[in-house]
Amino acid sequence: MKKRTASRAKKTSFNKGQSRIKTILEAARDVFVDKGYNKLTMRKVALQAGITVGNLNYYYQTKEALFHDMLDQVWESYQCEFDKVLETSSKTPEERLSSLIAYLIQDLNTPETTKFFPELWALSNHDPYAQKMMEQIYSAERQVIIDLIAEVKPELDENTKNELALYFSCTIEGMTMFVGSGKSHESSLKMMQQMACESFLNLLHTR
Amino acid sequence: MKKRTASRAKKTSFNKGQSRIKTILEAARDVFVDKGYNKLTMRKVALQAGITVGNLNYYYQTKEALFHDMLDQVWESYQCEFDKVLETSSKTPEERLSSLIAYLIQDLNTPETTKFFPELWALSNHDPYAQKMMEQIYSAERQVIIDLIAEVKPELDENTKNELALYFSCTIEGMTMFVGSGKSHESSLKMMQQMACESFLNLLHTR
Amino acid sequence: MKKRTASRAKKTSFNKGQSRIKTILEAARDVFVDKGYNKLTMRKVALQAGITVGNLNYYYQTKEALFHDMLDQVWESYQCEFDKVLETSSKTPEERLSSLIAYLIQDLNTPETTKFFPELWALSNHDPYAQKMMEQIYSAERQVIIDLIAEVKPELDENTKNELALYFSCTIEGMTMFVGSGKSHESSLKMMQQMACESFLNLLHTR
Amino acid sequence: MKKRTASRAKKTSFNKGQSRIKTILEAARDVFVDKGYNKLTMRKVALQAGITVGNLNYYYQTKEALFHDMLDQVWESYQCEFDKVLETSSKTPEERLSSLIAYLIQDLNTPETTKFFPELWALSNHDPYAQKMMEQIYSAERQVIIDLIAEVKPELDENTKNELALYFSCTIEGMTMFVGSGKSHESSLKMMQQMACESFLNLLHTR
DNA sequence: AATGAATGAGCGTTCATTCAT
DNA sequence: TATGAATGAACGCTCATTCAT
Repeated sequence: MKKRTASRAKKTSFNKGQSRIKTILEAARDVFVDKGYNKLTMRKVALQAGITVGNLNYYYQTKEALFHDMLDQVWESYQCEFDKVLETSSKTPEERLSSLIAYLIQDLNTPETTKFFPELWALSNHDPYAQKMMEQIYSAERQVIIDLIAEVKPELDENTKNELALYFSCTIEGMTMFVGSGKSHESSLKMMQQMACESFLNLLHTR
Repeated sequence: MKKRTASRAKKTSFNKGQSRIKTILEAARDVFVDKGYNKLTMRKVALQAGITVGNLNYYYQTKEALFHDMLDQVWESYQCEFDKVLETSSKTPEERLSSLIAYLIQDLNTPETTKFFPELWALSNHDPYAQKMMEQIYSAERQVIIDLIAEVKPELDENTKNELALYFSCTIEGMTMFVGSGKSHESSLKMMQQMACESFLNLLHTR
Repeated sequence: MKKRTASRAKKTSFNKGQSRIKTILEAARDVFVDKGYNKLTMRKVALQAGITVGNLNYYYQTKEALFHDMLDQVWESYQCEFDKVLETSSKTPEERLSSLIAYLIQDLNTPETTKFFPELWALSNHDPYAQKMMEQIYSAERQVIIDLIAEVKPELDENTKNELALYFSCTIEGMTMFVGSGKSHESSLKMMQQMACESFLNLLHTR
Repeated sequence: MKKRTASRAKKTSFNKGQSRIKTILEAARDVFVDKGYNKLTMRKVALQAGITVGNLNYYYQTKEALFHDMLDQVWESYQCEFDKVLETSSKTPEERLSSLIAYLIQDLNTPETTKFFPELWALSNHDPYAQKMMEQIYSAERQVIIDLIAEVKPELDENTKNELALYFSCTIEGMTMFVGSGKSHESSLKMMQQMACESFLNLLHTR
């Protein structure tokens, strides 16, 4: 799979510029996760990145460009993760499905993910690009699930696999606000994971 | 259950003032849902309500007071809805659980709810009051689920009921971003509802 | 001496209105002394007077009118005080001059006076009416001093008496910021009074 | 004596920024003297300085920081003046005391001083920083007077010198509102100066 | 590449004032 | 007389963006 993100940053052929862009995008993500999109300001990003506002605007002429590039970067990192999951071919298909669920739930429990996605969901209702990124990420997530479903039950038709994957995804993502990092029911995380596994396999076997 | 929300608005016992406050809170909700908290400004609310900024500030001295009152109002309306559900005593317990699921999923598919809650989730990571409202609303939602679970399986211990209710809630709320109003998988709404019912009852009966 | 202050308040023939105006003017003075002209707002005066802003504006259409009436009231009360001082005919002229000095210095040490006059001095540089009131009050004060000087040394020409009175007034008023109520050199108040008496009598006798 | 005022302005080592800050502080002082603290607004200062509000806020993030820096600047200029007076070692001690009085009275007669100090006195009753500046300036002024008193009469105890200096200061500062620039008794300025000299020396020699 | 300086729009809020009842 | 409601201007301040160097 080719991975080329169209950078909105100032075209630069120097290493310094490239690493600066990396610094900026990380700073942007940090602020976004920490303070939310509301308080994602060019000033804060510049401060976090240790550069001046003027210089930040040299690399990213608009806040929108910066934000979209930051989303791209997150998308890329999830692409990587999902690729890794697909490549691991250990154990039985059921075990691999359980492993995926475990991975997703553990990820959703990290402070970054717990804060990042609700922010993205909210934004996707107003910003078409955020919406697009959301669809990309979840489409990729579902593809992984679909592949695993196909291994468990190859005979299911496409539509059923899609719907099962969508249902699984809803259940897991919905846990973010309740058992995510720092959330009031964080202690029920493992039980949720167990219920999800049980419930998913059951749904799968009754189709 | 006593339900009296302490209004942060200008104290007024006149009809004009009362209906203005209602208009304002509706306007605030409209802007919040339409544009997100980001763009919920006093000026936009005033415009939406058809009044001047000065007049808006006459009723709500601070944006925070207005916002919190708006959240309270939404909370109240959900309290009402949940009470109604608890009072309807038709059919079998299983049917009533299915009805609740149907209600929740239909609600999540309305344009307001689809946009309102992700905004609230995102906000709750940064604003303590939003966090409090979220916990209130979902605590009430889970209580309704718990009560219905208790009707279906009275012998379950409290902890199990709580965890089942939490799991159900995660699954349903997680649908918002995928099959909510205008979302790309809206067409799978009914199938999601069906899967949820089947899955929930199965989990219930295997405890 | 005729004392009729041209009231800028709503003309009213009812006792209720008259007493309300009194309440308002007292409230205005309290706020002025407490918070300074900077923070003398119609809202604060209304609150202090226990009425609504609307009603305050019924009595005083403009803040300026209210403020000027308040100044008039203070002016009247000083007229009264000075009249009293002139009427007391006890002791020797020197003793009476010392008494006046004592009175002025004690007055300047009251919390109200300590705060009122600097506010008036500052204002008089920008508000012609404040300037006029200042001149009236100090002209009256100097007249009292002049009269006492005339008793001590009737042979002095008018000009010399005026200048002596002006000098005395400068010295005494200048104490406000240093030995007024709550000021850092308040403890030197008596010594200042003593120096003033000694100095004034000396100047008087060497003319 | 080390004299370094901690600037609250944007840190800058460029000439442009430095001169801008100077312009801003002068503009602030002009507005303060011209219109009073009441009307010292960021907009008016920006207008007076010939820059935009945004740019003013670039240098001074808050009005308070600007105002305090402006007060510091005035304090510094008085420190300079007082130092100069202390360094001039001409004539007899009595003549130097007379010179100081002449300087102070002439200064009080300048339009800026006539308006600046009453504003500061009024403010000091409500603003702690204004109070602090007032105490600094007058403490320095009294020190100069004390030093000259000590030259004239070295045998006086500290307390007496302090009280004499305080008394002199009251007398002189009190002239501001009466013989300051544009005041109604400005024509008596010289006579006041003469009386002050005579009176002060007399008090001094009778201790 | 990077800085400091500058702009102009918009924000939440306060205020004097007006008006209908 | 008195109230609550409403207006519009101004306030201090923040922000994305631009520009000269």
